Amino acid sequence: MPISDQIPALNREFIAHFGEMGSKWGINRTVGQIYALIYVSPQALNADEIAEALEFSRSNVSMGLKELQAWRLVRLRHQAGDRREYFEAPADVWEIFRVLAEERRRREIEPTLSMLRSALLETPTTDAERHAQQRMREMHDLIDRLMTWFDDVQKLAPETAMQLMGMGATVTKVLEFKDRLTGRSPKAAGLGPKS
Amino acid sequence: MPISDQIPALNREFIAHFGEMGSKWGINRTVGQIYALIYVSPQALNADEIAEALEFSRSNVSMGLKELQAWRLVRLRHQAGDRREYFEAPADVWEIFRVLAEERRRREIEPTLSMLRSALLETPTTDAERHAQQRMREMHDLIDRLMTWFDDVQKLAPETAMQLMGMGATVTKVLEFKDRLTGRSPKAAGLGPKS
DNA sequence: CTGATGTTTCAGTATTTACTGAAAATTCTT
DNA sequence: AAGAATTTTCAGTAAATACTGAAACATCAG
Repeated sequence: MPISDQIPALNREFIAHFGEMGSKWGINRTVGQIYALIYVSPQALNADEIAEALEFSRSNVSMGLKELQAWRLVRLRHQAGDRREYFEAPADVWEIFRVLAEERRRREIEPTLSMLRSALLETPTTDAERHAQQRMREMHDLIDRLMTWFDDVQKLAPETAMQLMGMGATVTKVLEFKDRLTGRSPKAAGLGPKS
Repeated sequence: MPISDQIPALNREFIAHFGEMGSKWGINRTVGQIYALIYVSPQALNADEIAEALEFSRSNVSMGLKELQAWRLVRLRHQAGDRREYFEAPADVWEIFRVLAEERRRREIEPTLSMLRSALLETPTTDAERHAQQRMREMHDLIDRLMTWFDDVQKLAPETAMQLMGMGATVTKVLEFKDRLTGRSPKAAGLGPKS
């Protein structure tokens, strides 16, 4: 029974959207749809159910699930008295975000960071190389800073992190408090002398 | 004259890496290499110089530059007494990050947010739809929150934002100050009543 | 151990995406 | 306006990626 016959209209749109966005997100269309289907499903699904609902070949579903597991976006679960493997998405969206961010970092950022690190160890011999290395250092330092900071936020419990988000527009105010406490004026933060 | 003859070894590695990562970042190999070349170049480059250095066809470079301009990662500049268009990357890495984040948001997040918004306006008719809609709401709310918060950080001047990053591990401490000032206990933050 | 059930691999094919060269369009100079 | 310099478009081709069906592999029950 194809997707259009058993999946509610609301879910269908969601699944189709994830399929279309897939390529922009660095996963392919079918993987995106499989994830979307699992994400909105009230219970865990097995590979055959997915293949039938989405009208994909069984092997395509198998590969898609393998990729989603590599991304740690779905988790495997067994049901009593059933040999088949069932898949579900974590219930906590914050955890999903955290995992996604971690994986993207590992795949899309760390390799670049390590390439930059080794480039910075080289001794430049020409002006061109000196300039290039300086640019690489700037890129490295920014990424490194962002990652360190992100690590810290990521270590927070979900509620605390959510609270940090929830602070919204007050973020500058918080900085002012921090400035006050460390004895700096907000405008000269990080530059001026302690007063 | 091909890349290997005129580009220093240091730069070559950088360019090659950007080519390889390109696909993971949602741009293609040649676009990645063109950007890398421009990024480390001490002066603005024209399309012919790029095509020659990287050994790409002139039309490929033209398309690549068009895409980089659409991403706002390179800017066009004219040199006195020369009709050709020269391209350069912004000097400030923080600005590069800001632009990149903005574009990714616009392309990869906003469409989903708006799909979710319209899905949340529907009235679910079955239990399945009700559950799915609830999941969509959770996703929507998280993304919305992250975006609002990111907006706020993005509005900060580079130094202030950098300072926020630099705070690193002190982020929880800042939250405690905020709690103190708003009269909440850290543990019950966002949930308990004001005391 | 054997057969039943379920999952993965993989070679071949289809589809999508990237790249090129040639032609068209645009912009500037005289 | 003619012509030179430069950029863009686009149809065709090449390359990469995704998808399928069939076969191999694995696991479990009896």
